[in-house]
Amino acid sequence: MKEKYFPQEVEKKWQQRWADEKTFEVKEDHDRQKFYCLEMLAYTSGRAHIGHVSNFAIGDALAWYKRMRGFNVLHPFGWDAFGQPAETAAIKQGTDPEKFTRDAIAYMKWQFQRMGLSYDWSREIASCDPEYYKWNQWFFIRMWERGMLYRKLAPVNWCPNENISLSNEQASDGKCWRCGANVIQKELPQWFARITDYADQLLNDLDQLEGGWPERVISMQRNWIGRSSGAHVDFKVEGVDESITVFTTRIDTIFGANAIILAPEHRLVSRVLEGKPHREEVMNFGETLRQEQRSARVDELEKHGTFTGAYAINPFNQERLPIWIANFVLIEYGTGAIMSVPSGDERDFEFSRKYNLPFRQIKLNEERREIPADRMEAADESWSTTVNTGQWSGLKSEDANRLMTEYAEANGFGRSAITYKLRDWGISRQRYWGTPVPMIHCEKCGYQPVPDDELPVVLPTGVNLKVEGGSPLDHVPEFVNTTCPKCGGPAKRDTDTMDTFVDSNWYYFRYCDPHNDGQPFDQQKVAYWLPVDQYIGGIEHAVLHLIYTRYWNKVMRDLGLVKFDEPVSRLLTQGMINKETYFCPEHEWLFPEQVTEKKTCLICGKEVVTGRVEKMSKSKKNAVDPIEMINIHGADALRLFVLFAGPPEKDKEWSDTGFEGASRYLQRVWRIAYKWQSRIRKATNVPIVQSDLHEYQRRLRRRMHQIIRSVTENFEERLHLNTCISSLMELTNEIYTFDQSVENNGGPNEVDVQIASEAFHSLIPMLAPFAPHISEELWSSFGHRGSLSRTKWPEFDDELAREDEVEVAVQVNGKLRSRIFARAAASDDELREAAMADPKVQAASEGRSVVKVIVVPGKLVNIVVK
RNA sequence: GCGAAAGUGGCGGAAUUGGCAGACGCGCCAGACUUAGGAUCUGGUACCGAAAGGUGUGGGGGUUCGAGUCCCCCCUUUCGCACCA
Repeated sequence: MKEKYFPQEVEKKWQQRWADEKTFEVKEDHDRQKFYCLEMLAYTSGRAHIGHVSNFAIGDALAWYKRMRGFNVLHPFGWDAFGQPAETAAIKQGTDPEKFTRDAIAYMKWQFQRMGLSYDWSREIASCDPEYYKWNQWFFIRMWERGMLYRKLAPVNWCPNENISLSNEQASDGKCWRCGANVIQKELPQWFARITDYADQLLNDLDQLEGGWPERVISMQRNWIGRSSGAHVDFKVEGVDESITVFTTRIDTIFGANAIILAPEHRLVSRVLEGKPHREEVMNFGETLRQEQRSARVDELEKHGTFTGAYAINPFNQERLPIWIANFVLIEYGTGAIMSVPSGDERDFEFSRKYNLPFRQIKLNEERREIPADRMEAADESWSTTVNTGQWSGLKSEDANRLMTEYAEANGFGRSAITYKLRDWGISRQRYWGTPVPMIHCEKCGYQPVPDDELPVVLPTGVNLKVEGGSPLDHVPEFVNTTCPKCGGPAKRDTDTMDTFVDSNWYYFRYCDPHNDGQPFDQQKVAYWLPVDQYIGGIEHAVLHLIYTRYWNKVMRDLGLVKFDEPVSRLLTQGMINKETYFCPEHEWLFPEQVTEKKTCLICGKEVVTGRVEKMSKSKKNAVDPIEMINIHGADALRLFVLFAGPPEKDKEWSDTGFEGASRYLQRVWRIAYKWQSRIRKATNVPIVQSDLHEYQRRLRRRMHQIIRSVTENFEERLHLNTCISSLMELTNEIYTFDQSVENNGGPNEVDVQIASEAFHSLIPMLAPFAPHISEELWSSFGHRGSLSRTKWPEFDDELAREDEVEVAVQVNGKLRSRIFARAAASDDELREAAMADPKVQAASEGRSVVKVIVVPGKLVNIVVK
C-alpha cells in the first residue's frame, strides 16, 4: 500500500479484479431476499455525459448498500440502441447506423466501465440485437392476435420538399429541420396500440404507486390520461336526419346553451351545409380555421368561427340553436362538437361576446344574486344553484347534473360518458433504424403476421438511407417481396419500423433472462426478480417511457406472462447537473478558459455575462466530460461529488472546487487509514469494557454508532445520499480527533487500536457505496481477502450511541438564555432545578414569577415567566 | 390561465414526528510546518454591535411555553399542462 492515494492505479486494479472475479454477477437464490436496482436504459448517443454519472452513481450506491445488507441484488445494464439520431449520424458520416451504434456502444461501455459501476455485465443487452428485437416482433404479433393493435390513417409531419416524414422534434416551428420548408400534415396508414383501452387501469393503479413514486410524476400521468366524466347529449339537426352529439361535463348548464359549435373537420359540417348557397365559402373557411389551429400557439390564437346557417334543437327546451364552426373546438377531444354556454364557460363567453350570441343566466351564487343583464360575465364555481333551468331550477349543480343525465337517458337523447385525453399510441415509424414490423400484406388475405418460427424479421443491411419518399425499406425489394403465410401467393412485407419506446417497454424483464432464445423471458425468473424495487432515471420520461412501460406490463399480464399490475415499486427521478455559463456579446458562449479574471472576453475584451447556471450542453460550452474528470481525480471522487452536491432528486450545480473537495476528502481518508492500517492488522482483539474507557475513546465509539444509525436510516428511507456523505465526513473528522488524542497520550495502546479498528471497519464499508475502489483497497489493507461487497453492513447499537452527558438549552419565555450540562439520564425535576439555578436564567427572570416550566428531556428547558 | 414544487449565510446544502437554525462541504480569514505551496495540519467564519446584547429561515398575520417546520394572505422562482368543453 502506498503512502499516497493514486486513484488511477487503485481504480484500474479493482475494476480488473471485479471483472475477473465476476463479483457482481448474480443468479436467482430463493433463500435470499432479492433487490432489483435499475437505472434507465442508456441511449447510444456516442458519448457519456455527466447525467449518466449522476444516474448511475445513485443506483450503484443503493446496489452496494443492499448487497451489504444481505440482499441478492440484480443490477444490470443495457443499451437503447435504435432510433433516428443514429440514422442521421450515419448519413452524415457516410457509414451505416449499425456501425455507428456498435462503435458508440464500444466507446460508451469503456467510458462507463471507468466509472467502476457494480453491474452484472453478463446480462448486458442492446435493443438493436436481433435476439432482442425478435421479441418486440413476437409481442407485436401476440397483440395483433388479440386485437390490441390496429392500423389506420393518421396524420404525420411531412416535408413536401424532401418527401420524408419527420418526428415532432424535427418539425418544430412547423419547418423542416433540414431544408426549412413548411411541414404539412400528411395522412399515412400507421400502426396503433390500443393504450386507451387501459386508460382506466393506468389511472386507477396510480394509487398503488402512491408513496413509492414522486407525487409529481403521478400527477403528470393523471393529467396526461385526463379522465373526465360527463355526458353525451344528442342535438337533432333541423331539416336533416342527423344528430350532433356533444360531450359536456356540465349538462346542468344546458338551458344556457346559445349555439352548437363544431370542429372544422367534424364529419357533419358538410352535411349540415348541404344545399346552402355559401357551402363552398364555409368549407374553405373551415380549412383556414383548421390550419390556424395546427400552427398557432393557443394563447396567441384569437377565437373565431362562422355560422353554418343550420340549426340544431336543444332536447331539453326545444330551443333552436345555431350551428357554428370555430377554431377553438378540437376534433380529437370528446366528440369534436360542443354546446356553447357563455355563462358557464370562459371560452364560450369570449366567443359569444365576439359574435353577439345571446346570454342567459342559469346559475345563482350563494346570495342568490342575479347577474345584471347589461354585465355579461361568466359565473365561477361559487355560482352553484340552478336557475332558469325548467323543472330542475333551484337545485345544487351536482344534483341537477345527475338528475338531468338520468332524464336524458330515460328519453333516449343522452347518456353519461367518460372521455380521456390519452390517445392511442402510434408506434409506426417510416424509418430504417428500428424493429421491423412483422406483418405481411397480401392482396387476397389482407394483413397477416409473420409466423413465429420465421422470427426475427431481420433488418436488412447495406440499405440506402437517402431515399425519396417513404421508408428506406420500401426500396429494398428482397426485403419487401415475400409470400403470404396464409395463401402462399406473392405478398409484401410491412416496411414500418417500431417506435424505440417499444424497445424500452420491457428491457428490464429481459435482463432477468437475457439469453433465452425460446421466449422473451422465463416466467419463473421474472417472478423472482420483478417488480423493480428501485428505478432511477430522468423526469423527462414521466409521461413517455413510464406510462408506456406500465401499459406494456398490463398487456403482458393479460397475455399471462406476469402476475402483477405494476412493474416498478419505487421511482426516483434524479435532478440534472447544470453549470455556470459565460456569454460574450461579441463571441457568444465562451469556455471558462476564454474568460479573464476580470470577467472579460479573452478575445475582444468585452464584459462577459456570468453566473447563469444552465443545463450542460456543447453549444453553451459548459459541458463537463466525465472521463476528463476521472482522469484528474478518479471515478470515486467524481461519484462522491455528484452525490454530495445535493439530494438525488434535486438539480445540482457543477463546481470544480467542490469536485476537488470530494477528492481531498478521499485523500484524507486514505492518509488516516494508511497511518492505522498496520496497527489494525495487528489488533489483539482485546475486550472493550465501556466503563473503563477514556472520554476520547467513548466519544469515538458513540459517534460511530450514531453515524451508522443515521446513514442506515437514510438509505432505508429518504435516499438523501448527500447527508450520508456528510455523516461519513463527520466520522472521519472524529477519527482524526481521536488520533490527535492518541498522539497526545504518547501513542496507541491496545484499546485505542481496537477502537480505531472498529471505527475503520464501520467507515470503510459505509464509504463503499459512494467510493467503491478506494474502499476496497483500504479494506484489503486491513488484512481482508475477499471483496468488500461480500462484507456485512455495520450494525449500530442504540445503547452505545447514547450520550452520557448532554448539553441542554435553557430558554426563558422561548428565548435562549443559557446552556447547561446534565447527565443524559437526568430527570425532569433535576433539569428544572439546574436550569432555575443558572445565573443567566436568574438574571433574565429577576423580579418575575414563574408560570410554567417545560422540560424536553435531553434537549431543552423553557421557563415561562410573567 | 390551471396545477405542482420550492424560497435558509458569500455559495451547495443540513435541521426524522414543532424543541439549541446554519451539520457537512466550498469559499474566505488567521496561524503552524515548509526553500516553496493550488499540499497538509490547527483555529475562525449568519448579520448588526467595541461589548453587553440584539436581529435573523421571501413578506405580512395567526396558533403555541416554543414555528424553518403547522394554519391564513401576499410576493418571487422553477417545473408541468395548456382552448380537454
